Amino acid sequence: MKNQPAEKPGRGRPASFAKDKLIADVTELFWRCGFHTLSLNTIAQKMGLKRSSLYNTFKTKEGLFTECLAHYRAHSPTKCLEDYQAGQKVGPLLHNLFDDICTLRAADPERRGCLMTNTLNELAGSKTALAQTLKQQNQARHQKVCAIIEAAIAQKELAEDSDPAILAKVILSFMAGLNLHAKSGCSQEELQQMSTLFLQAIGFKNTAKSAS
Amino acid sequence: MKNQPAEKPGRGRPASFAKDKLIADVTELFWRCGFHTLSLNTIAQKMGLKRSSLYNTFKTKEGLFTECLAHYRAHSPTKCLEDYQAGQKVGPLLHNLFDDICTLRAADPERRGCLMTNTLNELAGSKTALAQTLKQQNQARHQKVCAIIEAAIAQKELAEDSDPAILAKVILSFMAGLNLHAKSGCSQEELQQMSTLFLQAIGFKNTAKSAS
DNA sequence: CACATTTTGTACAGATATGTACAAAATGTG
DNA sequence: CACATTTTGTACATATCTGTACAAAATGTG
Repeated sequence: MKNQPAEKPGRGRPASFAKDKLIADVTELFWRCGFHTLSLNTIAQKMGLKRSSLYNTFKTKEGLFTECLAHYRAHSPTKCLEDYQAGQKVGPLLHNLFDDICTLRAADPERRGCLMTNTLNELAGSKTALAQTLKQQNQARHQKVCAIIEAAIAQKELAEDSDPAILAKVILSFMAGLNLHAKSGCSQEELQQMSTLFLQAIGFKNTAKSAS
Repeated sequence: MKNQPAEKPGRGRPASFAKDKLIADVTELFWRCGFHTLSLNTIAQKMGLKRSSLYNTFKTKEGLFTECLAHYRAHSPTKCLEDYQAGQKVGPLLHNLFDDICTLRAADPERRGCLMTNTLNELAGSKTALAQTLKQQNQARHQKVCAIIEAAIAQKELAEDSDPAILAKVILSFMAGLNLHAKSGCSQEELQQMSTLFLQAIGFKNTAKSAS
């Protein structure tokens, strides 16, 4: 009715929504309600359209959620892990990363935590394709953190006898727990004190913060 | 039909199940499937009885789950936190606790993680009475860990400038993440290496393990 | 304007959920 | 045995879910 599709003209009847904006909006809903709890009925209602439009565009509920998850990942604070470049200092990177997480999670008035962590927790026991995808993405992230820790060791930021694989898992474990605490209503100050204490404990001294 | 109620004779028709055993069995189901995913229909089927019996005994689904949660807590490895007594050494306590968690979680062939953490994650965004209860129990546990950390400081196991409240949250965060990692399929060895590394990092050296 | 194409709106199919109502069955008691 | 009491089994009410089928509406194109 009112949304501008903002896409190429196309041949048939134009869609009443812009796909990108729809995905962004639906991501917020999934983030708030979780995968199972949020129904396509509710989505269609809140977005002002019919279920058939969603099925027509995304085929299934998992299809829609998969696109939302991709959108979330592209805007997640942990994107800096994927963008890591050789030679970059790891300590400041992690301090900035956790700083961002704390700020974002506390700034969310609904305290939704992290969508990926939430969904992984919700679907870890399931054997659906979506659950498989999530586990793979999580494992890929562990690989990335692992490589970053190895770089930190090579750059003498960490002791040589550190175990990169285990330390990476410890970091991701704490990160998951931090997100859960954010859901439970911790203040930003508490979250940041937790992060600082943790990073110092595992050997990353609190260096001067550099913007971004 | 075949179950022995094992309760006092009572006046009317005897129940076909023993309530305690039923709760223990249903706890396993909730643990496997989660609160929302597991329906009373499925429960009744797998337990070999009718839904009406469950409603008659527990009033609502939340009522049944609440009793299951109490049963779970009473048998959780974190019960040692509630049983803490003044003077007890905190380092060995935590090392044993995390040891137990790793052993239990890895021994579970279904990798269900921790029922409390799972459910807290599932219901944190909800405003139901059950969600409230869970948050309160979680906060109570934080208070308990906080007191234990204070004891550790008083006993010189930790430095005097440690912040008990924050350190307690860091420990519980890592613990939550550890349980999530157990769900994702970490081996027992990895889980234990993670725990050892974490506890040493926050200042609890690996002392000789004492049974229980 | 006629036509192909795409989205939309509506209806239906098939399953499932929680909760309630009530007769039938199974016990202890007087 | 008659009765109160409790559980059980069945049926019902109400609501929800995902997914599909298909006509009606809205566009670009020849």
